[in-house]
Amino acid sequence: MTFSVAAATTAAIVPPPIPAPPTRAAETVTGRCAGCSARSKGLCGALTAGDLPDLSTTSRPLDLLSATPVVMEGEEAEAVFTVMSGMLKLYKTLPDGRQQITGFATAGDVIGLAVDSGYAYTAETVTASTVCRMSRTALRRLMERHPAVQGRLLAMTSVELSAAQDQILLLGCKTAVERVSSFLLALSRRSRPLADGTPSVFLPMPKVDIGAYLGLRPETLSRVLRKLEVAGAITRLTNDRIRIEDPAVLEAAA
Amino acid sequence: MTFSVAAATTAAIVPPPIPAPPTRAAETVTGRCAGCSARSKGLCGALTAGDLPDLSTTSRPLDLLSATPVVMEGEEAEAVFTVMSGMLKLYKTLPDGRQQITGFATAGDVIGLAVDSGYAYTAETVTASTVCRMSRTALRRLMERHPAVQGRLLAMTSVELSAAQDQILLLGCKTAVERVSSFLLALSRRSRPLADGTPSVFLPMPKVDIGAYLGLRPETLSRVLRKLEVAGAITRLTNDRIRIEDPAVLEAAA
DNA sequence: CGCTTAATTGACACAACTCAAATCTCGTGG
DNA sequence: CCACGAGATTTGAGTTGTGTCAATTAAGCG
Repeated sequence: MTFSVAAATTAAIVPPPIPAPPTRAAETVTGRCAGCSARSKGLCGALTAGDLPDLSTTSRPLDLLSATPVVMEGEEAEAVFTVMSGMLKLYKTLPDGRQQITGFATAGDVIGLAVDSGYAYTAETVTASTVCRMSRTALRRLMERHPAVQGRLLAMTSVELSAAQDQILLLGCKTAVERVSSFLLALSRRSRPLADGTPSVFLPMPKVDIGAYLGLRPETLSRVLRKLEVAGAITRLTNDRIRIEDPAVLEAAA
Repeated sequence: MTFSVAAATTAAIVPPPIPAPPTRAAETVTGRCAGCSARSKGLCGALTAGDLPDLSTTSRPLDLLSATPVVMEGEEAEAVFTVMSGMLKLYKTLPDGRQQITGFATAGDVIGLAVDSGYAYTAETVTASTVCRMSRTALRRLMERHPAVQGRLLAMTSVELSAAQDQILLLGCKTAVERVSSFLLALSRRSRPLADGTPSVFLPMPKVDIGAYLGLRPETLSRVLRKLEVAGAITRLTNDRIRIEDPAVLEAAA
């Protein structure tokens, strides 16, 4: 799972997140989760309304500013996080500092699932974001009580694996133009067209991050985007929005 | 599990640790699976001896020559295969014929798990191999009857995902020398040392395949191996076996 | 509105690729 | 058991797509 649209540049408050608010009468038992924007996605989508109390009592939402680390590669994996809004980048770092972004996470994506005790990657917000924290033990308990959660986890992991293998193909075989074209096409499939119906993509992350995702330097990315623009395939609307003028050209290049 | 840099331990998020291997061979009722070399690995490792009849009746072993395709990318995914012996390469192909090997499968690895109805990659033997076929519906039934199988599947998929992300790091960031060094080290961790105790790796696949896995041309791979040999890090024993003379040099290069 | 950071552009370098030829491997048949 | 031939591997020479370095321009923010 990866990119998508997202929004706010608005700042949010980091420090002390409010614990579960006291609940009200009728709807109370379902708690905060009932109205969550990611309610039907990720892990939570595997649960029925009646199960929501299990979620509400074991998870806690967090508002995060941009550039805030959520999990750190190698650190003890004590919790998983479901993205409710915003966007995060997931990356691995080599000893000498080189970084490879393995994906971008958006609403519904789950971050921090670990094979062993340590996180496999660092996750950091690229825009102000809201994530929902659940301890690993709570997740384990949730899986035991609700087998569907395990199935959902398997489904999500399988999709991620498939995406990772696509990325391996991209990084192992494709040229710079092909990588960028593939990236823009993949994004455009997940985002809504403009008012006039032409497809467009929103790129809230800095160019250097897109480059780090595609295995390219920002300079190379910049040159490729210019080339695609000259070729009439795209138009740069703003720094963070691109209109796809001719998907066919991109398809041909990807 | 395709081999890659991280031969991680058991999943922590995921319940099922490795059950003890079957103790007695006297259970004829369990049929062919009881003596299988992959009995304790892959999916089968999630089952206890008493469950083996379920396996024996729904799976079927196949002996394959080298260069035999087992599943084809995009084809309807009707079955999964557990590798019992030998080695297979898994790869994706671009429209113009470029191929990227996403992994090599050896004993215990499961091939053909698909997110949607089509296989995500082509799998082809690189040596004569034996695989065990199980239809998708049989697998589904097995999962229903034995929840541990689903857990095992999740664990295996998670390990694969982690390996895929390591490969993304390798392809996105590393130089040719770093790629080859990482590859040799990862292999050496999984293979037994020579009689005299020095670590060595066995490379039954052609060099062009190793290159296709590392995102390198065979010529480049050849030159890198020569450089590592001159540097005293390795020795070419035969065409398909390399002795690691100095792991530290490889570590430094990886 | 000024300052800091991000993005772009240009000039150049180099790691890896391409093309081509030589050499090695290994299975096969005599 | 050895010679043969097809394919694999290695080596060489030259090319090129990206990376690197540096300077300029644009964008975001207080």
